[in-house]
Amino acid sequence: MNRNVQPTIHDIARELKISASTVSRALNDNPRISLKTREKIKAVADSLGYRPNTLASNLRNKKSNTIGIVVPLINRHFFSSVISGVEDVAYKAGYTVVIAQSNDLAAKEVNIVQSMYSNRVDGLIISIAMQTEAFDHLKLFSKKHIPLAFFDRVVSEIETDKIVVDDFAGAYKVTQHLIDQGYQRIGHLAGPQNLMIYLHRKEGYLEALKKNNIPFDESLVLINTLTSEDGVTAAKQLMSLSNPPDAIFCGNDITALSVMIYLRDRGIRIPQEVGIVGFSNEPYSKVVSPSISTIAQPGFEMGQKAAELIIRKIENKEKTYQTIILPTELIIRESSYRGK
Amino acid sequence: MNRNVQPTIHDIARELKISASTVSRALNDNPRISLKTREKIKAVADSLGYRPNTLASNLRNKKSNTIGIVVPLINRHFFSSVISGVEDVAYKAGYTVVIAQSNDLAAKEVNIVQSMYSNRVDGLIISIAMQTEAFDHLKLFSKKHIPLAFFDRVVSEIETDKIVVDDFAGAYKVTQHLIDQGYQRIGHLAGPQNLMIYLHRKEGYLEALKKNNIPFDESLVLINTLTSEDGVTAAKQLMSLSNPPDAIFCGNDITALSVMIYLRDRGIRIPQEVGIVGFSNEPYSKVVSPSISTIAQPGFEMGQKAAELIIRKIENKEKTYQTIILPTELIIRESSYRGK
DNA sequence: CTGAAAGCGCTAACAC
DNA sequence: GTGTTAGCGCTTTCAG
Repeated sequence: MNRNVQPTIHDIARELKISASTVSRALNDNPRISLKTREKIKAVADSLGYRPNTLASNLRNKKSNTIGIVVPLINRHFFSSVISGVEDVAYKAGYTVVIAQSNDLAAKEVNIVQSMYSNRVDGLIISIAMQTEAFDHLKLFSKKHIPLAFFDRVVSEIETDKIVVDDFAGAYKVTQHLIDQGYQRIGHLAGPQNLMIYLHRKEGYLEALKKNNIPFDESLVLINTLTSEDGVTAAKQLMSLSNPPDAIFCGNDITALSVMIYLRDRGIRIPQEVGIVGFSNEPYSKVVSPSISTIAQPGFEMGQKAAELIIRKIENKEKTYQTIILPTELIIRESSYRGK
Repeated sequence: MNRNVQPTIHDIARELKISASTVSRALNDNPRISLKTREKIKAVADSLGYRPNTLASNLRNKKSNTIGIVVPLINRHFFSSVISGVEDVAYKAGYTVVIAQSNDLAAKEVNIVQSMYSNRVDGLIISIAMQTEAFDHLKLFSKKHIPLAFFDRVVSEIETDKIVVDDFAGAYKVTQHLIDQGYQRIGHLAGPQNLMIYLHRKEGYLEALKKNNIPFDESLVLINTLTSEDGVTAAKQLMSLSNPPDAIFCGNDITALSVMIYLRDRGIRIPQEVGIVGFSNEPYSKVVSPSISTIAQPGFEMGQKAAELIIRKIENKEKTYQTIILPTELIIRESSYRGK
């Protein structure tokens, strides 16, 4: 009844009265084994329902054929797109993808990364958690020369492959667009400034103001964690200023949406009275009313690039690190278009 | 320079002039080792930067501590929610989650599943691809007594754990709601009928019609693969009938959205002239205008339940299979509410 | 072209 | 409480 004992190469060998090494070679299509025996062996393997034990082969080869990917939240369009891109490339190259989410918790991230290390992933692709501020768990990988790639939320003090979008340019484009549309007092909801992406977005915003000779008003820039609730709180605060903004550049689409709904519910007309732009191009930004202008980030492509880079490193086809900056695209929709 | 040689228990043993088995035991907190030596060993392990090689331990223990999950598309809110739920429970129980997407391709699904088998996952959670019609790759798991759980798109001919929502009841609720709102000719966009979920949705729809003595008109039911494009094609076809429907129950939110946009662009008022309901409660259905009525499926909970069931099986705490039917919730929004 | 033997890193039965 | 030994299933050097 014990059908869950899985046949090994030895079972095949015994069946054919040959050695296990011959079986192993045959199964791996080693040309040193005659075609005839190869076929015979494969036939027996099939008939026994043999499936190679990757675990054993990995141990022996000191290679797991596995790539780890860690994201803050799987369940977010941008990140699941990246995962999808990684999976696409990795699968075609014969790698298994192990995913985990940090829930944006530094402690969980450390745990996950260590467990991936223990599982001997051949490479790790990661977008760090919001509050991660110590990087020993990641330095472990670079120290041991296990390929490591960052995407989106990168760590500047670790030298390795990085895939990011041009947040600075994206934010600049957003701000310039708002100015072109005639908005005068442009607010900004920024994310945690220890994360480069949010820092760069703020800098792009500031630079655009400067280039257009618009004085910077500190009270118009709010820094928070960019949740839906943060959006509402921020909107409240901004609109209660004695001199409220006439446009808000939100650090992501989540807050753009909650800000918009908050304003809409208070009878403030968008884009006539207040213009809104988000960041990330979440699927819903296109279909809400008014539709939200935003910056499109090529998530799937980022995942593909990250996987390509890391596989090249794993397979030793590449030594030098690179930072790939993918372009963003400003998508102008109703929430910021006044017809100019 | 060779810093990427990773220390093993033997290195620790040599350092302390003790045996590897003692080290192994100490690291696993075996009470047979005195607390003092345990601590000494752990200290040395730390100082050497030792990290256990899970691969080796897995091979030895014939257990990978890994759960595989296969979904049609990672990048879809419902599925990424389920993954998130699986990950949540699995992580807490000390399991690693390996994910893969079939892209709704039967061939890729077979590949993935076999590779997961080769990787000796301890259990597999899967929602099958749309066109999967042969199930040998899955029977392999049940034959070998490797825990297998289906969610959402289940295979009825394989007896194992299943987690589904009550599609029949959900569809019934939708249809009854439309009838209550005064709609008379209710159309239905159905998915492939080899998938139980779509079959049940259609049956729920038919049952509600019957209960309300509404004659079934075959021309109002269209079967396709429920993509965005399918929605448009179907809407075109339905509205060009000599006697077009005044409400459409769409098999998912994707088609509900594309149908709605198609009708809206043609000046057909929703919900006044035509009512629309979707299925799944994708995030955008709430924020689009008009907002789309739909059925909420508890994706995260399904993932949790699936993980719990499979872990109980893996750890032999449970022998019998069960089918868990989670309730759905009808969410009435603008697209089908005429104030009745 | 094929076989024998060693070993990847860890665990556990068995000894003392 | 600790050591010895064998072995998980596979690959690969070396020998012939």
